Amino acid sequence: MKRSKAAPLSVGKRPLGPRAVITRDKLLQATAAMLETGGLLEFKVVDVARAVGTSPATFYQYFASVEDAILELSAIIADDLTALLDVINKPWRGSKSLDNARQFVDEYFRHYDEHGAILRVRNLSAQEGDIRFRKVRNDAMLPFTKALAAKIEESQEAGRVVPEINAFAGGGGLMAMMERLAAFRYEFEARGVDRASLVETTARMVHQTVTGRR
Amino acid sequence: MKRSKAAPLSVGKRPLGPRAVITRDKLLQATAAMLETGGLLEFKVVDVARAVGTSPATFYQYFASVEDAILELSAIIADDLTALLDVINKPWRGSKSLDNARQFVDEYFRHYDEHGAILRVRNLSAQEGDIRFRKVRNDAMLPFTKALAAKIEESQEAGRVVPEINAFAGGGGLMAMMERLAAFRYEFEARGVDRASLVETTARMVHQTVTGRR
DNA sequence: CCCGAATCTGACGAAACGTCAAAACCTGGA
DNA sequence: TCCAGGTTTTGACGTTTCGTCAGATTCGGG
Repeated sequence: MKRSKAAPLSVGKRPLGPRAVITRDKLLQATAAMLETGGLLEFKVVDVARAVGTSPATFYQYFASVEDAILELSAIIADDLTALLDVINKPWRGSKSLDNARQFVDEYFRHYDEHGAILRVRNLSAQEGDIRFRKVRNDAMLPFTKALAAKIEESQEAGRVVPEINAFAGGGGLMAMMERLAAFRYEFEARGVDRASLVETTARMVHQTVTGRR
Repeated sequence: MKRSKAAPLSVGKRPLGPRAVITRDKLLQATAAMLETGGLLEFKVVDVARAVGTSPATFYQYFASVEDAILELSAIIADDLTALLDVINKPWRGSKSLDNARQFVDEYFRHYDEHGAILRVRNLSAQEGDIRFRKVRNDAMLPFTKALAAKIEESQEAGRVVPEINAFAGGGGLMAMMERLAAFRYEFEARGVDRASLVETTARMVHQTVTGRR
């Protein structure tokens, strides 16, 4: 059981003044940094406050809970990915299609490198059933899943992919694979599979599933 | 910074007596149950103690920290999966190979359904860099990754899979995909993709990647 | 330089952590 | 049956973090 109400954002609904915006932003940044450094279980709002040179009370001034702050960070970083949708939506024809897949995977890996700590917490919370995190994750992932599914359907209509595959599940599976490989990239590197090789392999699996071609 | 030393398991190294073993086990069970119910962030050892009808001090008698308890749970549930290795190591020939893939995926999904809460924490901690969790995860996953990789290599030698694919990365990618799809199964069901359909699609993607055949 | 609004924080009660010495509990032998 | 010795549990405690609130501080416009 946890006390929790909406962050006041000052009294009533008054929008934040400039000073407040800066403080709030610093707190968000520090929260992200803190997550990168230590794990979720070691996370202390006292530390975040200290890092910003402010007091815990200030943190709670702007966020009702740690989760809320991370939720907001999750929403923010989602923007970092939207440009990538164009890559999928290009036509995947001929020899260009493999390049598309490569670019797609490569960009996604970069995204994860940059925001892994937040994405991990987002995904954990989503899996644990927190509806707000599920929504923010879906908002980020669904467009990709759908775009890939649409491509898969095209290939099915052209007879290159068997109809037993559910296009939506296929798209989701590819996203799943990428997300996970990005997350465990270091395990692979420890075993001699470097980034380029991982990207190439992943890209080919995506390409194969999407186009039905080798 | 966190105080943390090995759980005493009573004084010195004396093995636990029968009563202690039971208590310890109850605590582990309750920990697992607690993780299923609420999220990691809501986890309180007080609750676990209460559930077992004992006191927090007793918990710390047997586990140096919550992580330690979850780590042990992670190691325990790994056994639940070992039988599945046989399925991969069977020959994947002809029409049987798709059945193998189906069985493999189906079993893995079951495993996740049963132990999802623990696996989530294990994976988060592993990704956050905790070396003990990385090890326990690797011990569980690596045999599968390697077995799949070996199959992929066979297919490469037979010329059915392109050599640009790194077999190990391919195996890891497949494991990644399964793990993730299992984790987000409910998102798919909410969108009309039922379990059977998800299994079928996943199995076909595995099959395709492993054998190079449709 | 003063005032009111905006922002911040000291101080606090509640809750959880993690430790330890002592209490409670066995069990087997007299 | 009772006792001794080891085993297991826990009450009680100092510490840390949480989350709140009233009041202090800061700031910009007049």
